[in-house]
Amino acid sequence: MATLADVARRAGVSPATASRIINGSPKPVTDALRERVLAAVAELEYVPNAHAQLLARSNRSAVGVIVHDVSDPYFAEITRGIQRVATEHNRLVIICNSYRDPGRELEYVELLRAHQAAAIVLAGSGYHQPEFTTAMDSKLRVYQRTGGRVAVIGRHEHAGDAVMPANEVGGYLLGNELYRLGHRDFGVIAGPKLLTTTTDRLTGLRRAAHEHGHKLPARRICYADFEREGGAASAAALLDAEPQLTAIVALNDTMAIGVLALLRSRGIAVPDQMTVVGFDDMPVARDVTPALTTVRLPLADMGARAMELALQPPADAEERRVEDAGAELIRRESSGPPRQT
Amino acid sequence: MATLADVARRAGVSPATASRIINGSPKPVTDALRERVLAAVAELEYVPNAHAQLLARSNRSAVGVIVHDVSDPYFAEITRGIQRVATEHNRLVIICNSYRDPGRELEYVELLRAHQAAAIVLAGSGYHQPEFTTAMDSKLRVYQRTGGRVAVIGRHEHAGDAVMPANEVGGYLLGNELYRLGHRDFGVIAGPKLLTTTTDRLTGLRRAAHEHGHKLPARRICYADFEREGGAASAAALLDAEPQLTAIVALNDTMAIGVLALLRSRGIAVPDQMTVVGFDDMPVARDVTPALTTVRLPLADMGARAMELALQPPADAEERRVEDAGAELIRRESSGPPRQT
DNA sequence: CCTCCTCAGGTAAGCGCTTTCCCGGGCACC
DNA sequence: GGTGCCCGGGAAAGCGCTTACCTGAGGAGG
Repeated sequence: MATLADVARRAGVSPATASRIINGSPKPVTDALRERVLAAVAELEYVPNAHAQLLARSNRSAVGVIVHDVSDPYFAEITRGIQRVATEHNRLVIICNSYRDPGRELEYVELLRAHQAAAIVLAGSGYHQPEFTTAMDSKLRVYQRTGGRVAVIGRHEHAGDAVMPANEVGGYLLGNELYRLGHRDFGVIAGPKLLTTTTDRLTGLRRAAHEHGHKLPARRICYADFEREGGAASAAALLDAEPQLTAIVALNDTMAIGVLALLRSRGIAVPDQMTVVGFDDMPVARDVTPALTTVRLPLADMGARAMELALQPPADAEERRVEDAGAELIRRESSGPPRQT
Repeated sequence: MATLADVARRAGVSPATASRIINGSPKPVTDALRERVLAAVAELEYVPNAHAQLLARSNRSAVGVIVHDVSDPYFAEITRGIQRVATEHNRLVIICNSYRDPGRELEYVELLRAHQAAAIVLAGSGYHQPEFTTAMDSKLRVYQRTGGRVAVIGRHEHAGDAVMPANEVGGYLLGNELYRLGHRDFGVIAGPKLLTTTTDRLTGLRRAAHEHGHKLPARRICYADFEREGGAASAAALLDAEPQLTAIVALNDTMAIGVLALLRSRGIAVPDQMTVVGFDDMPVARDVTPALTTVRLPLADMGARAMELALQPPADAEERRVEDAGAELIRRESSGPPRQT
């Protein structure tokens, strides 16, 4: 691997001059030298060692993103927004998948700190695990104390600026819609109990129930894993235990699709015999049959805003900025009035 | 930011000793010192500067991946396989999205070289653009000459080990199936003309036609952009121009879904009046209605194998390893015999 | 009791780059 | 013709870490 010294030697100049030419430093350099150096760079196929540069300059330029899993469309969408903004600002993005493992998230914060990341965007649901939350909190604080910027998506519990997805509002919109349509008996397929996303969405649903003078009985709530098969299995369990249900709320689209598959296999027509609604408005939601009624979250936008917050200098006061992202009910074909029994 | 020197000073030892303790070097150290150093690390919230370590150790540990776009399910799946293997080998993965911009791909190779990446996995279709292919080739060769490992997915045109998706075979399987069902007049919605993936899949389709004594007339091939809307628009154009078609082949599932949407909007029943087949077997393929007949590529597996090749030492002879990945026809509900006219 | 070996620990030389500071030559001006 | 300045270019000091090599003390063996 050719080094700057090699280039300088070959061009017959000092490393200082070579460095200045290669990096376009403001210091003026004769054209003759410039050409010789650039020629040497080309001949030696020289590429500066990024680590050495980062060490010498000691300025931080990369940014880190910690998500559950980029392959998941939900995070893919968020990441797309993050990437866009980062690229605009000429920042390299380091993506870390935690696969919903809190321990791994902590490790990644450390790793990003070690790599001198200028900012960390932490996306994905928080965990109802006080010891983890505390640990994460202190790690993030340490990171900020050493000059790092933090923006979280969701995770109101942590330090740093935040973009808040409208999980509670979304749940409310969904519940409201069901009551409006006339449903009284509906089951809920929630995500993992441990995730704040799950509980936030449930809270919204409960608020809607409450406003309509109802409650969500615990026996009509199933906790699954946000995956298609989990949705299908929970729907089966729910239907067997509570035959009078007229609607099923899945707290994300992936599970809702599992629900649709199960209903199809049982020959239950949607929405005539059963209403199904999802959450997130993943792209596939409109392509399944019947197209899914769901709640849209501006995911890419949320990612972009989080990245923007993270790239801005910290708020003047020691205060954190919190931006709320909206939620929008998308009515499609999977919802309708309850069947006549 | 605390440095190793700070830790050493605080623990009252030399930086060398501190370094040895922190990195668990084989050199024996007294327990008393070890404890003092670890205490200092904790108190100062010390994290070693990864760049300085990389510089000093001058061993390469990160690996790079260049894909079109991780948010795309196709690449998400490949990336998942890559990540799994990389994580097993304790490698940090740097993901780069080229967004199908050849120039950006070249830049990323440079960037990964600058970051001392030990290996690069280049995934995603090649381009029918000789000048780009040459440029990429020479960049990759330079990278390999300086000790980097390269594995490509697709892209038989480049140096380095390769995992080849069965695009040609997949196209053949699809064509064969249509002829078997009795179709003679089918349209093809291909991807961008510039991509080798497109042409490879078309070649397979042509081979099937040829074996059955037919040809694929150019007027029945539409080139779109591999996106849903492109698929829908092309289907509309195709139907208008060639009303006698009984089947449409979309060269990826995303476009096939667009086709389904268009047919639904025109009230054309699938598969009774029109057969539709896709390519890739994305997860959504089974959840659309009718479920999509398509070709499955073992994407995650291909990613994993590419990463494994890239992490192995280079082949003994100056020879490149090429592994062929399989393709499998998945029959679902969107295909059937042609309508009776 | 002296020598030699062992071994914990320290010293210092880099890794490849940036950047401050310094040097020397040429120019303008008096 | 001398003085002072400006300006292109180089020397060298780090950036934070690793590691080969050295040192000095203690123990074993003669």
